[in-house]
Amino acid sequence: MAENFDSSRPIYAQIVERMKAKVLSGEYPPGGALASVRDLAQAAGVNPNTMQRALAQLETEGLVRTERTAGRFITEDTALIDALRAATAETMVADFLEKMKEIGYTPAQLTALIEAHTEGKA
Amino acid sequence: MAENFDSSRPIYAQIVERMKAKVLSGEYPPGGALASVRDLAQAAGVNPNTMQRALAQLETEGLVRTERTAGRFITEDTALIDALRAATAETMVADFLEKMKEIGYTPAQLTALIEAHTEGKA
Amino acid sequence: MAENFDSSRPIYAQIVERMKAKVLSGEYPPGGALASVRDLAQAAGVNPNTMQRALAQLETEGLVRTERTAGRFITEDTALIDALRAATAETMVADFLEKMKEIGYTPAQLTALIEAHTEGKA
Amino acid sequence: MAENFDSSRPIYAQIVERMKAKVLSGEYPPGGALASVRDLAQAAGVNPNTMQRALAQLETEGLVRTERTAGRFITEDTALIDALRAATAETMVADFLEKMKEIGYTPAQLTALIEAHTEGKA
DNA sequence: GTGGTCTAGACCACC
DNA sequence: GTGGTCTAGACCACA
Repeated sequence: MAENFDSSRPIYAQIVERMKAKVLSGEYPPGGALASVRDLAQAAGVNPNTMQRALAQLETEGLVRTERTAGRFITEDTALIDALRAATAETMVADFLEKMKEIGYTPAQLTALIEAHTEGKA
Repeated sequence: MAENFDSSRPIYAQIVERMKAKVLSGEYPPGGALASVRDLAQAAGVNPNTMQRALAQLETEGLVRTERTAGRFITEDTALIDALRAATAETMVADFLEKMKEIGYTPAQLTALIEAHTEGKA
Repeated sequence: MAENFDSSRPIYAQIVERMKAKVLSGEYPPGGALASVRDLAQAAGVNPNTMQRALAQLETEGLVRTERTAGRFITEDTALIDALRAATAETMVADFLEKMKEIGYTPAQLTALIEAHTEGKA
Repeated sequence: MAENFDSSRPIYAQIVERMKAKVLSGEYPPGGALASVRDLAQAAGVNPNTMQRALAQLETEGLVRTERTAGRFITEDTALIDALRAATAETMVADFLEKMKEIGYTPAQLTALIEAHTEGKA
């Protein structure tokens, strides 16, 4: 059940990114319990230390709370989650527009491209 | 005159990215001459070896051509440039939409966000 | 009625610390009776085993005495209490001054800081 | 040359604390270079991974900057250092006064104790 | 059972 | 040479 990781970036960082997305999207509901480090590590096909590192980072960001012997839980602070989702989206949009502009795309061309994609999946 | 680099990613890769963007946007016109490795390195504030590596990669991708005695030139193959720009844009758009979807944004919300950004700068 | 505990330190140790402070300050008077382990645990919002461990340590230090049938009592040895309070204060002051010195505060600066605090609350 | 560590607290946390104190006191001057991870680890008598963890934390706090292949450097942001020193001192003083109050010391008694100490060393 | 820490050692990219 | 990452495995305290 090992997940796919891009070897050009640290595995722990990719795990952080994916788990963060799950929290922001609600797939991991606020207050919900996480599986144990060992289980999560096995599910992802990585060493428990690697998974622990990812979880530690999520904790420093406030998305995850650790209870010494009971396990880890998603934060119940929905305001934090919402704020982070908005900030993340904002950054992504700004970066995306910036990069597209750098390779010579105008906003009009962009809109066309995006519509082509979203309609294709609709 | 040293540029800003993100220390979490290889410098040479960041240079490749920036130069590639300049070619794709036309800021570096097809067939145009590039400055010497030494000058480019000094301008970017990096080790010449690092700049050399970046240029080598651009050459591998066909965007830059080396002429033994005359120096380096941007490719004149505008078809290649256009194809690469389209492919790059395609990948960026797909990745962007995928990531936004992962954190729970619907296409409609996305459109609104993007419009807010492009209008704000227009 | 669960108290607040710092999850980075053992809960039982934090309970010991707080109860010890109450004995040293006289909030728990010498010879006074303690509530049952179960009640204390419930009041603190911890597992009875955890409270038991805290009380055992207090007993080891001589601050608490257990009478088989009647329950637990604060020691009546006021000399012990006074000595412990003095020793604790001594250690705290020494540690505090040492730490402040390590981050570059002179005794004079210290005095000013402390006065600012005590006056502010006075 | 192994340093002394308190086995009741994580070694990496104690290293963080000591290095932070050295930065705040100026023993590690702003902009100064740090020894390599391996050397620092050897000097402290710990595993390089442990030292790296401590340095990583100092970096997240902004006190240390890492340059990919050149090594680590103390931040040159003296404003940050000063602010952190003031904040640290503030916290220490508040905690200290709070704890002393909890074990029954009045501000007056405190002042006497501190003066006894500082005079003793003067 | 849980999370946390530490060691040892290997491998890698970068410059 | 530098820092960074990952694995493997052990040990511990806590509840």
